[in-house]
Amino acid sequence: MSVDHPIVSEIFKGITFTTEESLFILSKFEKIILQKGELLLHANEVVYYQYYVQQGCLRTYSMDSAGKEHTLQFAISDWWISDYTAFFSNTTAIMSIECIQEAVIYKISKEHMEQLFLELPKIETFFRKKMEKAFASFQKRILGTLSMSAQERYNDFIQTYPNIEQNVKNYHIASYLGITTESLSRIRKRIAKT
Amino acid sequence: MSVDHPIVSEIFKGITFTTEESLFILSKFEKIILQKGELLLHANEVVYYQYYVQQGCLRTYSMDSAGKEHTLQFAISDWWISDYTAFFSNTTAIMSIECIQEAVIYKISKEHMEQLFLELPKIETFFRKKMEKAFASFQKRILGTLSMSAQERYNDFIQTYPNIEQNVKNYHIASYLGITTESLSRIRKRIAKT
DNA sequence: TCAAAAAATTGATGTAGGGTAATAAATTAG
DNA sequence: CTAATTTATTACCCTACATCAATTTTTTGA
Repeated sequence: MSVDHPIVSEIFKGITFTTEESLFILSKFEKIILQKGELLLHANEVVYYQYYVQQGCLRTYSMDSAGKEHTLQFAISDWWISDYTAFFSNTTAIMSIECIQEAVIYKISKEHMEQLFLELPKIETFFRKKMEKAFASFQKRILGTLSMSAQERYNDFIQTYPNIEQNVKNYHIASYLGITTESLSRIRKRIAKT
Repeated sequence: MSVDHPIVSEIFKGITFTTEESLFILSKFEKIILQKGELLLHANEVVYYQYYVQQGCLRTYSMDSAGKEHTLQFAISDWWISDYTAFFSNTTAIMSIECIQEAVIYKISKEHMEQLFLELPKIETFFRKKMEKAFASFQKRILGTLSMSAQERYNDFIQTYPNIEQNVKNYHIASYLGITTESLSRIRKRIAKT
């Protein structure tokens, strides 16, 4: 038990570490406080870190050639966030990460992750399982965009992520759903009438 | 070197195994031959396996409430395929997998995978990296549906997957892009004029 | 607490892609 | 090699969502 470092057992909930292991893990992370509006990651920069969100709310978005923003993902308490495409392949980010609500973040570099994987295979297993879940939810999202109308996707979103809905602006939700704010507004009106 | 079991080094390209390891791995897989039109996996069944495609072409699709099919993914030589949401979480499939071109498949169960992971950590690493790539490509696809028109997505598809395009019908591509065959036909006509 | 800025709504109109149906082209099977 | 079937194309009209342009509502900060 490592009562000493509650953040480690918070991040890796479900895994038990010795005090030494816990200290070792802790040494690989760095804490960051972000204010609303600040960017955690800028498009076109090389991505060295992935980020554990302890508190607050962030979003990953990219800008298309027409200058329009598209929200790929939100992250609230206990979620991980990064530009994973860039992080995994050591390339530059195509996305930026913006803080939407004041946040407490723990970042870890790819090198430190690899060290953890080597020393503590259970951490690699932990991340593999995280990946599996994230993969499944992306798959669900793709199927959603293929088969559902904007209104259905909106309903699905607020049911699936009630905690996120409270934290974000409607125009963020619209850019996540792939519609305009105006369309979302009309959808909300239609739903309210029912 | 395990010249004895070329399929093992084909599946796990880049990893070196002893002959014992190679035999051990081989024992976990089972070969399947599929004819065009056959289903490898049926919606509503529990998913015990994931499948390595040595040859041929398959697609994962789901049926929406209106009875329309949506293609989530294609798989050709050297790709893995399954209903991963169901496979990872031990639930029933929402998707089916159909053979599009006569295929040679090697299947492995989740239990066997876990055994491999325990015995050979490098296999777990291999799959973690596969997941990372798949994750990144799904992310790219979501961004694509958010930011590109059907025509742009079609162009992107044929450029990114020229080997797949040759194997599949246009209506499969349409259901992958989230449009009707009629719309795809119009898009192709427009492109041909240029 | 109130002005300024940000966010959301509404209306009018435009457009990409959908639905239906008929036809043409390509593939398959006998 | 031809008939049957599957796949792709085209034409016509329709709908979901976009775009543009005002407002209105909510939030923010001095």
